[in-house]
Amino acid sequence: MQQSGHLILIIEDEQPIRRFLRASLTSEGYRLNEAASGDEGLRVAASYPPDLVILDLGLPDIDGQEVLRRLREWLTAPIIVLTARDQEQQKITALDAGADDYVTKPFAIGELLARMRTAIRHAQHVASETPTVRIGDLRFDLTARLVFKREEIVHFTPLEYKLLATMLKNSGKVLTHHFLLREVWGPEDSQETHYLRVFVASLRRKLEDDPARPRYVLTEPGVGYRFAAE
Amino acid sequence: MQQSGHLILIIEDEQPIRRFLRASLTSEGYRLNEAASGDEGLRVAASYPPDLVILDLGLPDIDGQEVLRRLREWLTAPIIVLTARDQEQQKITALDAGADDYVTKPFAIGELLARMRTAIRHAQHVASETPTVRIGDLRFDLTARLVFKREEIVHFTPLEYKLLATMLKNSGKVLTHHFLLREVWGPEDSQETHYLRVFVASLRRKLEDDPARPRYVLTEPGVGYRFAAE
DNA sequence: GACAGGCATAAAGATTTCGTAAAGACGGTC
DNA sequence: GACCGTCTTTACGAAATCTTTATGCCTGTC
Repeated sequence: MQQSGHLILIIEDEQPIRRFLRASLTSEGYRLNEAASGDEGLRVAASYPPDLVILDLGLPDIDGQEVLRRLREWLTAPIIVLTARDQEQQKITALDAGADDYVTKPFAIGELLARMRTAIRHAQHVASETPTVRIGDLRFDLTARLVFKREEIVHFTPLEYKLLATMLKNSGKVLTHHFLLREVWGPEDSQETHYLRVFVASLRRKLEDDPARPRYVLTEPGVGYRFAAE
Repeated sequence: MQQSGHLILIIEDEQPIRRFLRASLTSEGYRLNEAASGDEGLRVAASYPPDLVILDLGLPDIDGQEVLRRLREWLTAPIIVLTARDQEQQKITALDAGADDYVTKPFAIGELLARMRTAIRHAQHVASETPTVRIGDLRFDLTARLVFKREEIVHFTPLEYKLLATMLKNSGKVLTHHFLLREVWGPEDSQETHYLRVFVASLRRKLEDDPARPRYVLTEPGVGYRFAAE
């Protein structure tokens, strides 16, 4: 009655449950879309992107888990799955595949509504900011471990990324060869400065416009390297 | 009730514990963010960088240790991990991976609060500890090994910097040739006073407005040099 | 005013460090 | 077992730094 009119997609094959949810959610002020099968759910989600999905894992056509995976390929809205009480393993797999929360059938409508509110609130928060660090024309998404240059994704090997992350975490400071080697390669190889030289070279090849005249990965001759502060 | 309103992130899958922590911490005046899974924790941490993280190592989705590692790739705030009593090895691994402290479940809230206070106090201490020294229009950032003149970065070679740092550490005092040579070049070359002349010249060229009429690096004829006190 | 000693500065070797490409070794995958 | 991506190792030209040498300046003394 008071709600913001968020669009909820219900993917549920049992008609009684759908009817029950329809009554409860519309009276809370949500807008609704309903799908009676996984296939239909995917189509509807694509046509009318929902703010939240309620997905029953026990669907007749394709596996509920499969629907979940296919949704998560592009949908960032929260997904709450409904599971039968005796399907413990299912909900773990579902959370793994990107579900945000679960409710066990039979459920109290109050609990479901509460979880919906939390999920939507969270989604809005998380969506409001892309948690990224920007330096020049570079953008770092720390949680996803992605690096963009002029909004184009740049690929790094594990060690390259570790070195870059270490420099970024201490950006602005001069970092000695010894420190970087110890952080990235471990205490054993802290003398092998030639490792650094070849990896710094690859970082530059990928990050800099002119690797010979670096803007980000700067060398401090005789001491180490420094990542440009901003 | 008295607190500074530090933002705490709780990553904990068990709802009862979350509820318990929520009650205790908000009544202490902390602000809270909660995440019920590691994945969510990482997202929330990135969106709302916390002042402290409480991380349960026994999470359902990704391994708690993995969450810890991924957080530490970029987050500098203190992390306190919660471990089960019989998981001795876990907490050692966690501390190794960058956790700041641990609390064993079941825990007394008083102990947790005390450890939180310590961790936050320590973190602030370290953060505020940017030991920059200002002398005239110069600024020395010792941890970053950077020197600025009128907020413009000035580059020094290893020996130049070592000499400058030695003079700065003893600024105001008259330092003999012998002393400076021994500190910078070692006991072997403590007679080679011409080294000093050459390097003092480069320091002046980089630091002084008029190298012929130095303001910072002063000559004490027949004795040595002195770095201006302030 | 000539001279000596200490100092400042520039510039030419000598030495070390750095950047880069490319080859070899390694590990996982199909 | 061949392939791919990654890491390690090697080699060499380029760059930066350190050492050495040379020259000139300033000050004070005789």
